[in-house]
Amino acid sequence: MYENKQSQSGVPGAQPGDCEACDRRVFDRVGAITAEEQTALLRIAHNKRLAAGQTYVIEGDRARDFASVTKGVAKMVRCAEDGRSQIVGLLFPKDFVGGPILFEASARELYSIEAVTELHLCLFSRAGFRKVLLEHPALEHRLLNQALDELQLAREWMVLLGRKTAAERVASFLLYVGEKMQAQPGDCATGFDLPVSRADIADFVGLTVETVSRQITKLRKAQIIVMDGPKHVVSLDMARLRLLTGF
Amino acid sequence: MYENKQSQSGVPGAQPGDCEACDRRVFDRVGAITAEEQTALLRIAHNKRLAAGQTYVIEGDRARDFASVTKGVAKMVRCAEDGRSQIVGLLFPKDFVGGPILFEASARELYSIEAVTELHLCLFSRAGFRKVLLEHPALEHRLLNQALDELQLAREWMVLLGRKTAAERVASFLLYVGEKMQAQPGDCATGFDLPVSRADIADFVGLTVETVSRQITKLRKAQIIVMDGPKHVVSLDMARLRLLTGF
DNA sequence: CGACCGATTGATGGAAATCAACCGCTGTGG
DNA sequence: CCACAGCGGTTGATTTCCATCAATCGGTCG
Repeated sequence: MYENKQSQSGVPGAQPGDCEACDRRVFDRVGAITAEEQTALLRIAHNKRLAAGQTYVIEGDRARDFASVTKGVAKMVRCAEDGRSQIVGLLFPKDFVGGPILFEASARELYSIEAVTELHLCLFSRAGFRKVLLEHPALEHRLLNQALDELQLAREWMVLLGRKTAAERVASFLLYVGEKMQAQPGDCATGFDLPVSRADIADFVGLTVETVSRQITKLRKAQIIVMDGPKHVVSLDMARLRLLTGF
Repeated sequence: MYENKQSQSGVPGAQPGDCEACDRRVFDRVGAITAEEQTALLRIAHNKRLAAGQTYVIEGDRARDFASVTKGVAKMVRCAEDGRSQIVGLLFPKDFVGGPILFEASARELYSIEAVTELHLCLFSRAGFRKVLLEHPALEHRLLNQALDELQLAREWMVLLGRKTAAERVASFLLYVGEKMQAQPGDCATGFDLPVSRADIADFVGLTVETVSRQITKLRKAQIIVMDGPKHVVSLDMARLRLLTGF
């Protein structure tokens, strides 16, 4: 559970073959980046792959590497002993992993991180990444911008979890994932696969599997979403969904 | 409601008399700062004061100055037309105001900000602050650290709002405020005043006034907190409260 | 084929919301 | 000076939305 030998291909040093596309993604997220900064980061990058369902870190563990998602989707979860659990964020390609503990010397992980689909990560040792940051202060500006984006999302989700009804929560979730999942944002989404299970949706929007299922059924019957199997969304009427998100 | 003439004393340029203590606070928050950075910031600082209950910005408005709280407590609120509202954060002295929109050109405020107690702010024009940031990149590092702290708090609150029971929410809130309100953190808090009303507590922890009131009564009867009037906490048994916070 | 897992649907229960009354305090004006 | 309106807080009665419990369905894999 803790460590996975199986599908891990992390080796010291960057692997140009693997990294060619990967790093470009990291840098996209970081922002337009100079060639100099790029090579500085490349020099300390490692790769890691996890199969769907595998755990990357467990809350309470000593903090691991700083990382960036290059492919797939991961979830950040806080679990209680009694079975309750809450997802505090989904991680998509280009997202950073481990931001909140980047600068703390002896930090512990605050949340478990699990691969939801097959997951590719680009790892940087925390010390190494901090060193590159010192030499390239412009990088920090881009980190700040991402942190501010995540803060904004977390606060929107506080509104959802604190005040929205079950119907509003599911509508909001579908809009959120719909926009993340498609290349070009349009008013009526093209088809896509839900990356997560009903249980994960429930843990993200603070409901139970059963209520999530019932709400999705309602949306299907109202023709606001069209689905082909429990995970594949054929189309999604964003305009009508937006009316249902509450506030 | 929108703009307040009354207790506002903002004038162009820094006011050394007023700022002496104020700026030190801002800089504490930002981190140990060089004399050079200090004067750079001082040069663009303004002051503003609001009485309890007054509104500083309204969600949807064109984004205002970047600011820092120097005295008092403010709340960030999202309101729905139907009366529902959710507080997404309390702002205490040394906290920054307007982080999420610092870098966006034509940004709109995402939340209303209202003074909960008498409130003193130290304002920086967004353009001016950005310019100082460019000249003093170390400042950005400190901004990043605060953003990461706020992100951590927001995610903890997602867990609270998504999964905790009413009792756990109120216990968590009291611990949070208790630690913010006292000078030196101890295991059994010294007395302090709750800065916010029951309605504000309810909007922060996603409950109603009535349930908040009932939970506080329960804690009083169990002797876990001792109160003298609805706002003044005489003592607060942090150890026992922590057992009630859930996770 | 049958076990298993995720998803759906139905029946029931419970925690918190809602509705309602009341208390104590403050400020105000007759 | 007191009456009373207004407001924040507390307490009680009732309702409701969602959780819980339970059964079934469909797909996948050994």
